[in-house]
Amino acid sequence: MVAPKKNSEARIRARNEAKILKAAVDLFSRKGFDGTRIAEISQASGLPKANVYYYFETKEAIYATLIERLLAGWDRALDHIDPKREPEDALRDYIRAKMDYSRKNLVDSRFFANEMLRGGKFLSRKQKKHMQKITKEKAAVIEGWIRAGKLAPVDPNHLFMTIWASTQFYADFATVAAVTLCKSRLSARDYEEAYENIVTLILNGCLKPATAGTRQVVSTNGGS
Amino acid sequence: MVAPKKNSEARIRARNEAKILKAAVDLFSRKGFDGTRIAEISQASGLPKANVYYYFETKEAIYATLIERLLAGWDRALDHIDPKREPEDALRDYIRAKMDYSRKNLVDSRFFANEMLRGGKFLSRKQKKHMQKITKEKAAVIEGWIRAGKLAPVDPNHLFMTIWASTQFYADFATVAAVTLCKSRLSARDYEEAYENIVTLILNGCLKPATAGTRQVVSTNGGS
DNA sequence: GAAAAATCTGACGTTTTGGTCAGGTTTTGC
DNA sequence: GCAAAACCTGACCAAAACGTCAGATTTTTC
Repeated sequence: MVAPKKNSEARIRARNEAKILKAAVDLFSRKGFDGTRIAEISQASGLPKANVYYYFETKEAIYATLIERLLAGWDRALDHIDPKREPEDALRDYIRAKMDYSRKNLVDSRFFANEMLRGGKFLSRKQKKHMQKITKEKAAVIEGWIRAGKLAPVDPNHLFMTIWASTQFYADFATVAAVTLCKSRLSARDYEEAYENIVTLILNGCLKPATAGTRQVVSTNGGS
Repeated sequence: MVAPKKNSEARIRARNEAKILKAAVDLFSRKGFDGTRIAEISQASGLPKANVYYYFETKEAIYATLIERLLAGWDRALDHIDPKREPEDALRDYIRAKMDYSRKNLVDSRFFANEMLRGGKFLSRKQKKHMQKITKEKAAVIEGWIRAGKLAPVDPNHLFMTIWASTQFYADFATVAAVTLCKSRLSARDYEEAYENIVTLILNGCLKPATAGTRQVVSTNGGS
């Protein structure tokens, strides 16, 4: 009313767009693009419908913004796959990063899943090319490790996909996971056990026994 | 017109319900429950809308029928997990069965995924209990193998989930898989390679080296 | 502190949606 | 071959959906 609170310059827009996007991603993640009504987004965001239209032209615009934002984080986790590292550590950290993302960003993970089920029609050719490029680069790193005799000769692409699949599962299919584990909801502990299981399987599955000493069940750094 | 074609007794109903369900599962699998319009189902099935309503009370009724049908097949593949078998063969066959299902029933697989993303609200308590019971039984088989020293001490539930996740991935996230493999669509060969990769990882990951002879990359029964 | 720019919003118009219904046609039972 | 049952369907409704807009309010700029 009196103090305009300096620095609130373009803040209103930022804040309201954020409100809308947050409400939207949650709805999209559960009901998909076609199943989500603008009125629902409006209600969930606390803004009147006409105001939603003030910030976004159409439902597509909201969706596209979210896709863009999501893909921006696609490669970050893959940074762990670094040729200078040892494959065991790199893979362990990568799986950890993916798993953490699944747990902390349930909604985004499901949003992505929903878009894939739709056939990824909203992914632009450019975005696909980008994913492809990043994956190819990292596949080359894996192949380097294989040539160096540090990894068993697995197909890097399928290895990645198995990692993506098994980490994402706990976010997207949380219902199945909960039923399977006889819980009403997954706890942090459940995620931890899931992580350890995946690491064990993957590392045992593709790690060449360093020299000839350690093998069999790879331990997951202490008890925790 | 003339010959009533004996045995067409209740056939009309069966045929038309099938048409509707087929169209419906395809739409639900891509657009989810809320995103699918009855008019779309009607159009895709070739039956007028009013006729769809003649066979099914509501959209929910169609959806519920599909869920029921889907769950009926849930346990069948798990038959492979048989205590009388050797874990290596059993797991191999189970993964194969799951993978085949994913490839041959893309639509059903995605329909299920969509329902899970929705939070599985349509699964009745009874259906959940059933899934739980079957899984528990099979988990006990795995534990038996572990006690017998035939498997490394993995958590059976997480083992199952990793299998489910990695096989389903190729159906639900086919777009990602295609982009990753630089193809426009997945071929039978791609599925085969995916299968081999998963088997290798899983079996290496949890199989105890039989006596002390064979180990390292488990071969997947010949070249093919 | 006033004009300009940005933000807000109730009310409205059009189209789509889930669902109904009265009355038609075809199939079946006998 | 005919009555009953099963099946089919165009036309119709009320509610909901998307999107618009003119004008009100607030914030910024100078």
